[in-house]
Amino acid sequence: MNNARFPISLHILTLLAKEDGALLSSDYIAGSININPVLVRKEISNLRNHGMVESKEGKNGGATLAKPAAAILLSDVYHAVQQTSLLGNSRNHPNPDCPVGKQINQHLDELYKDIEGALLRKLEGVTLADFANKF
Amino acid sequence: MNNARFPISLHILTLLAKEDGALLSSDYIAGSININPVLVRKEISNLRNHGMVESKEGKNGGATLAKPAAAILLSDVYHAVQQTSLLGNSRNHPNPDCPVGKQINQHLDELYKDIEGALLRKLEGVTLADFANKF
DNA sequence: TCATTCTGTAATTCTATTTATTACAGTACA
DNA sequence: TGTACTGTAATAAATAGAATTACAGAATGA
Repeated sequence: MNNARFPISLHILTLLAKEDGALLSSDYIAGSININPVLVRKEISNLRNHGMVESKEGKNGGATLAKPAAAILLSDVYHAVQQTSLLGNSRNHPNPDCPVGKQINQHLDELYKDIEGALLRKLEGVTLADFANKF
Repeated sequence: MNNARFPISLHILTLLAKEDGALLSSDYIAGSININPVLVRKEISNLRNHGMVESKEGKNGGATLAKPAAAILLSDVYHAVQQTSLLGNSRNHPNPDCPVGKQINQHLDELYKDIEGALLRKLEGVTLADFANKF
């Protein structure tokens, strides 16, 4: 994964976990991560769609956790931001006339599913509360 | 990971494993993957630096495995191409005046090391021969 | 009521990264 | 000695990521 969505989402969630209950504005959060507030609002929108965050519009609005930090697994965060396959895919279609080219994507997918499973088992073992308590 | 270096390298190695001993040209390999031959030569150069491939210049030249496919682990391939951290890092420095911002990278690194370990244990369990035998 | 301060989201621009292409020197072979 | 390769640098094109601008709409409270 080359983009920063996982660390950004985890950073947001960690801030929310530390400020238990208080509403944090996208400007404040963006200042901690040092990115643009619009990106923060986009990620919050995504986390909200995945049930981890709720937010309030208008003056004094902001975001807060939608459930206890102990009930959010890092695997939930992974699923919320994951878009590309773990170890990458060629964007061109391999040659269907080549015995290897014809089947490589299928075998890569199986391999990826396998190693992603191992990764997920690790992430399932850590809650947001565990992570936030390190700070 | 967003670039295609892992699947490209694995595709190259699989072709070489299937053609046990024969020299394959970068043009032939590029035709199977459907990418530019110069990219293939670059990846082969990298795999050669990591002791997995050897190649011969000049007419009728090409590449071949430097050791038996059973002696190449997929974790070797991962190490050879891995450049960015598994789940990404924000490229901006987080705010050092924020308690979370100040420590987030350190804690992310620990987490990444942990899950990368799980991933590597999976990849260590598969040899190139195992993978190529599926075709 | 209405100015203020937020969110939500779309559209655009800017920048970085990735891939493709061009070019060519050097090597091996027949 | 021409041909068919590799190796590598340089550049260009394409794609993806992030920042910015813009603005409608919601909640607040003076």
